Amino acid sequence: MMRSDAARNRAKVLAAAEVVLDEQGPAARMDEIARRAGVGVGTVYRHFATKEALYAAIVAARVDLLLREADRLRTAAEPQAAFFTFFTRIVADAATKKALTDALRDAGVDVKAEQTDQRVRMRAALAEFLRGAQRSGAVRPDVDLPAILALLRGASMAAETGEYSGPVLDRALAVLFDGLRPPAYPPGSHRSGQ
Amino acid sequence: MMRSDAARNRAKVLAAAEVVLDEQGPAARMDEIARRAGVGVGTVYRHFATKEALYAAIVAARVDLLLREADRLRTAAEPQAAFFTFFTRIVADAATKKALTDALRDAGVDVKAEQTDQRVRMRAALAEFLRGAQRSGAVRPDVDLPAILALLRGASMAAETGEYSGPVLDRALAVLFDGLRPPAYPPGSHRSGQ
DNA sequence: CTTCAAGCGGAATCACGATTCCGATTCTAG
DNA sequence: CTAGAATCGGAATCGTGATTCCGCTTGAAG
Repeated sequence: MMRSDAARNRAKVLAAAEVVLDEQGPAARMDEIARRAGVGVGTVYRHFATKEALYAAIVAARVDLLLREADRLRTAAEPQAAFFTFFTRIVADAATKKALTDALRDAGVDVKAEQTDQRVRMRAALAEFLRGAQRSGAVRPDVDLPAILALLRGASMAAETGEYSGPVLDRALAVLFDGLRPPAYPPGSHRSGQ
Repeated sequence: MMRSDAARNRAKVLAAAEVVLDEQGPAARMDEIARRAGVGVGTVYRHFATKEALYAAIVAARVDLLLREADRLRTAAEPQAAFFTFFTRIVADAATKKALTDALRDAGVDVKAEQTDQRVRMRAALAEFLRGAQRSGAVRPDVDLPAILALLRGASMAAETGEYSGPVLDRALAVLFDGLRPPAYPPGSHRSGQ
């Protein structure tokens, strides 16, 4: 059993790291995290072998929250709404919590055991919601998961920069969602850009 | 007048830096750039006071290319096509040339004299093309420049990661462009995501 | 063909953070 | 209350790159 003070410190470090990470992104220094936690760097390292490990722990917790939200939506929401809600939720998260995107990054490559599992589940949830939305006619049937992932990635990264005020992001997302909806009436009016 | 060999070396450094930057992003090392240019680090520093200065030079050249393209489009293309073409062009550039996005970043904050000028011009070009596209009915009248900048930023960043194959990006962009077009027939069919 | 300032190469220096170490401090079992 | 293990704190160490320095080379003016 972990010594009570050790447990307390671990929590303090985790909390401080989350705050600092949100404020300064991955470039945050370990010293700073330790200072904010009211603890020595040594203590930080006792609990997390490396900076990367610390970040991984935080990100894992966040993704877990999102996956929990996915579970909730799976049962509580109508399929045509679940997709947009989940998408929005992820982007909103990115807007607040920097570096989350790094986790979503390549929702399917890399290694790292546990995280890979989360990526798979995240991707699965998105695939499921997308399918549901398409079946219920809320999303055009011709967009595939990879395209959605690219859009989600882009939206998250843009949101993460924090350079756009909330309303702007909302409007941008609205445009994007409109693009995902099936064309209103006549089917012939498409085209790309080029 | 600069000694001929110096001019030659400057060009070699610039070329090598561009390649290395595209391959490895901003994390590329000065040593590597010097090596590829077939030159010593000292020489790199003789021409560019700092790594940042070197990158700035490259980015400036690129943005200049884009601005030139904007001039071309301003006269050669119909207003309803110019917007989409320019948008696509920028994203395509980001897909190839990493770190370009850093330049587009905040198309309006920061300092750095010359670059600020470029930012202003870039933003002006986008504003102009957007206005033209909206007048000609190619883009919904209710999207504003900030929203466009956010979308462009997101698209560029996603493209820059290089994790999405060309076709996927094309499809994602197509969705986004569809969202920018005015609703087909009945005007009442909107909604956000929430 | 000299001369010598502009340029060159690349080893040495610096700066900055992550990570390690270890004597000093707590916990908590007994 | 006391010993011993588990934790601490934070100074010292390491590694990694950017940047500086300087003796050597080379272009080109006379």
